[in-house]
Amino acid sequence: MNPQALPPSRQKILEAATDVVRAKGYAATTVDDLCAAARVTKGSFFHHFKSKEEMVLQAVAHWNTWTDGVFAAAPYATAADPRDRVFGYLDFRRDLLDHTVPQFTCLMGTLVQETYATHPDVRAACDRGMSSHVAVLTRDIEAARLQYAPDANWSAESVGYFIQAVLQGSFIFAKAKQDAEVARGNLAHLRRYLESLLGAPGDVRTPNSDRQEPGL
Amino acid sequence: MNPQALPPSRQKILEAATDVVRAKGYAATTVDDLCAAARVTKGSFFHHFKSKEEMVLQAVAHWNTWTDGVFAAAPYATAADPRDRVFGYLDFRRDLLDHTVPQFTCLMGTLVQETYATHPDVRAACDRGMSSHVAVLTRDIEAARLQYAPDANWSAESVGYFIQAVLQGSFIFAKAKQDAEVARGNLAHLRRYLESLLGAPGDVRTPNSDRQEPGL
DNA sequence: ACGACCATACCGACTGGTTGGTATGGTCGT
DNA sequence: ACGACCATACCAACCAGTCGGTATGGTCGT
Repeated sequence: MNPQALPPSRQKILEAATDVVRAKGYAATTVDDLCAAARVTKGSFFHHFKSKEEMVLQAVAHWNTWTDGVFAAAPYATAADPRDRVFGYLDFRRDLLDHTVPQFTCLMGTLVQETYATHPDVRAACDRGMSSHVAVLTRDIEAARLQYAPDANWSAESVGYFIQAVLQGSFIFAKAKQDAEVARGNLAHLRRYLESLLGAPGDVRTPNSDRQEPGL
Repeated sequence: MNPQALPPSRQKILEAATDVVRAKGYAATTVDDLCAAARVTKGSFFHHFKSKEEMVLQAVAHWNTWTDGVFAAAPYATAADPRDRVFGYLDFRRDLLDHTVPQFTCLMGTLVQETYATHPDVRAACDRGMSSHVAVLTRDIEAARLQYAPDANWSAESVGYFIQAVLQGSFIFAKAKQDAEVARGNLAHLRRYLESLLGAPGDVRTPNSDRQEPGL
């Protein structure tokens, strides 16, 4: 039918990998775990992927196209005002916290922690993936900055990374506490901070966006 | 001599564990890795610890007493003004970023990511450790709040967690990029935010610390 | 002072189960 | 009949943990 549809086994393996790896980590996830979760045999696994590592690299790619789609299709993405898109993104992430911990956490944040020193290709893939997500966010932040804080001494990109760091750090606490409450509190602080940089959505102009600060 | 000194092998294993686990993660670290790094034999390892997991629990405890000591002995800890202690903490963490990635990252943040779903005791130990570190920080934040932002509608504890989340998230980016620049930028944003909550160190009173915000 | 006794620390070969990966053969659409 | 896809059996390497044993030093009865 669809010529670019992945073979079903391949697809199922990649999807199972995002769930299992986020729950158990990369090293602790065995190929048999994956096969069981995807209801696929080992022969099928190694037919589609020449190694566990190659599979996880493709899982990262698969994850990125999937999340890109989710955020692109989210309601906030079509807001006319870039500042509304930035705050819409924050609210969207906040609402995601209503799901279970393994569902709202980030595959790449989990992966990179345990592979950065031992699996260079995985590390690089996570770096690229996270940075490109920041880049998407940065475009909206930059547009909002030009409109609402043109003299600001902070860069849109540094704010993009800051937002992602708060999210990643919040995931760690959500895992530690098995509860998203801390993450919600963190997103509230983050929102308050962005309001101090860009003004709250609806404000005509923004306050203290030009406080002195060494270059970011 | 010292009756409570740990046997040297035990000590060496715990210290090796903090380094090796932070670099490779828990699951990927083998007992043989640890023994090699600590220059100890396997027999010795299992003489002191009845399992790998029991060892890592003790490594977390060891880590916590060690870091508690480091922060308690840091110069900022004796500042009279609590707000100076809070900003001193931030600067101290920023300066730590001059070391290598495996040196400034957090054992518990690394551990909890990959064990939260599979090793409940490890997860709980990390939760306790991180929360108690937040509690120490929270005391200074609360004192500073009473003095500089008594009407604030944010809780000191939520700010303590926010600070830690920014740090943990920054570590993830430092690992992904093998570089601490993003982390430095994040700490600069974090400082700017805390200045908006408490006023900059030296200010007599603080500005917008009472903006409306749902309870944290 | 001295030997019997014992606790602690340490050693490294070994084991049984697990793991990533392979070999080989079957099925099914075209 | 051919290749993409999938299944089963299998393997060698590796892993956490075990076990029998040595070294050292302290205690205590005599």
